[in-house]
Amino acid sequence: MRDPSWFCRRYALAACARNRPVNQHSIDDDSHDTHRRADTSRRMPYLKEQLNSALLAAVRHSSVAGDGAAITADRATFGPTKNPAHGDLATNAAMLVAKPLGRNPIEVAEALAARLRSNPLIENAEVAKPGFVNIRLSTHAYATILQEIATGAATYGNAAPNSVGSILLEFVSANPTGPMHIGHCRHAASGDSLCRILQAAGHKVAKEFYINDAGVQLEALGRSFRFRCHEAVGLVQPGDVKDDGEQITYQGEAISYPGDYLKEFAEDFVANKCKEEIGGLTHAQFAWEARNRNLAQIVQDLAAMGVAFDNYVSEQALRESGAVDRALDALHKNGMTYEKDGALWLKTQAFGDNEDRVLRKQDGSLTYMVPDIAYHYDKYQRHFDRYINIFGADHGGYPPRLRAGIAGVGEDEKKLTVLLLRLVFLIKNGKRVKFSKRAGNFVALADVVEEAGADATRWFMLCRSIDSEFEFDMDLATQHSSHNPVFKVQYAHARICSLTQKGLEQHILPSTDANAAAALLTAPIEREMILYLAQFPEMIERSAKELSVHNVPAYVLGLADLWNRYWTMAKSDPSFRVINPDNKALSEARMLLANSVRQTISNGLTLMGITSPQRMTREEEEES
RNA sequence: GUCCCCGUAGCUCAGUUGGAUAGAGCAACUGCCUUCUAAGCAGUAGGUCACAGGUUCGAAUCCUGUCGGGGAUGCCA
Repeated sequence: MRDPSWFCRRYALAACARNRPVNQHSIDDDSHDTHRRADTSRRMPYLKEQLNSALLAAVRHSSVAGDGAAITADRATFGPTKNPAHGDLATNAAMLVAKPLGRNPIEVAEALAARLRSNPLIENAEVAKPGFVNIRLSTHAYATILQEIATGAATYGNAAPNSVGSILLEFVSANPTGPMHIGHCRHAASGDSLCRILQAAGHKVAKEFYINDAGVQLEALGRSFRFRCHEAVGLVQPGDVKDDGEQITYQGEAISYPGDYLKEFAEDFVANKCKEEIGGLTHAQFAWEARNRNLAQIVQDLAAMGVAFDNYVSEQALRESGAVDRALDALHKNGMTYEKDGALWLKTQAFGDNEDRVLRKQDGSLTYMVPDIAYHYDKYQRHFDRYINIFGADHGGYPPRLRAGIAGVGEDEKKLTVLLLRLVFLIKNGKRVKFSKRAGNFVALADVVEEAGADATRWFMLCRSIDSEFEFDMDLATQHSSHNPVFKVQYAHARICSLTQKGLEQHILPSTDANAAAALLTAPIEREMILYLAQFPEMIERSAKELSVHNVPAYVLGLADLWNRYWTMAKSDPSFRVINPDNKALSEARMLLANSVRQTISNGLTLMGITSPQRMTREEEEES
């Protein structure tokens, strides 16, 4: 039995269930400085960064642009081309600078191209119609990409650890009043993956779960659990219980949480206790017992999908520490409050709210906002550079109030970013599954994970932009033997592992000479793949910047597609086989490419918290 | 009423912060397993990017307006 105080300890470090990268720091250490550390030099810039620097230099130094080139580093970049005729990469930089300079874009492009041609990474640079500069990369550039992946291995695509800024990421924070549902599932997958992405992008991130274990909600939980325990030991008298179909009451008290899970907890709880012992317990004791059991279940469910938090912060503990009073004092001191109609108000209108909000009601009790402000005050006192919260979209009215509260206690509310995650619907047998809490037929997170598996669940939860609702298709997610994107990607990975094994047997190892290998990897599909691999770091960077998670599955699926296409080409044309006994040098070069693809797929899956299996067999088909 | 999000293939959704011929998955149709894993691949079909204006070399993307869907606007949490 778990120590009930376990969750009450603030900042208790949770056991980490799975391969969580980078984040080895302790929250309480003194290293969360607010300035950037200049240790990005520990890593060579990725190819694309080198090219973009060269482009920026060309823009700055070419005489056409002059000193005052009105262009930022962000905008002068190379992007992929859709049409192979346009080369490997293209930039629109000339068109961007031509306008403010009043110059002809073609002329500017010519000047840029001339300068870029001297770069050893660039084979050729050409100017196209409106003012594009299309470049073709040198063999050396391709070698550079392969070398970056071989050197970086599991860290390929990552920025230098802890090189950017620290972030406190709060998500899920499910109420400890019952099991988590499918909506929490999306929150858990998105938050955990966002954490991995931010870490990969060089941030120091702590994942935090806020436990709403105080106030009226907990009291309601206590009443419900008390009823179930009384029921379990036979303390319920006839006439104590009323059920009108809408609402159950026990001894005149509403039972807000009628779900079966409390019955199960109650039976377990009373097992070794006598009737008198149960009858002597207070509401608060029942509440805390139920809270601990619900929380343990939540942690267990999260663990089943591979999600663990660095900190669990208890609202109750926060209240006991006096944090709520301190927050209120700070709000008063900063003149953010006023009395009206017998209540205490917070000036939230300055932060986009329609009207000011009440902090303390006429009856003297506090609204839920106050502890939340206190909690964020507490967060800020831990001195992170940024604070990110993932809330459900139904909390859309909340961020302005929170901002007002944060500013009100004297902190910088601009450091807070709130992501509103939209709803998820479960599709089963082609139809939306409706759920209602009252009927108890809501879709439990644990059931989804059990049925679809953690990998497939996470994949689908991540593959949509957080601003859009999406339908989780259980019929598709559980298809192990058909066209299921997550298995397709894992399959590509497993295939390469199998190939690597085959290579070992025949003494074909990945080439260690990237330049020699790149010179042999000249087929269009091979070049396309290497180019695609080079986009991995920028994909991470962009995802971190936009705080989005759905680019990762899209990227990794695209890579798997490329590999599968390459693989199948060898069916009709054996010269495309990786292992070619007649040409050891080519075999080793292709093995290097194969390993680069495998590594990058694996790194991408890791960002999603999805496993990269070494083997996949079709035996599962026989189960059904 | 005000604010936010969404509207793109039959369905679910991407679209790299304004770029060249708008994509993926699923569903449909046609092919491909003697040889490194067919959970794969190739091909076909599928579109007035809700609508109307505007900004410019160039708009699915930015601005304005309209229509449609969802959410937020409690002295609830």
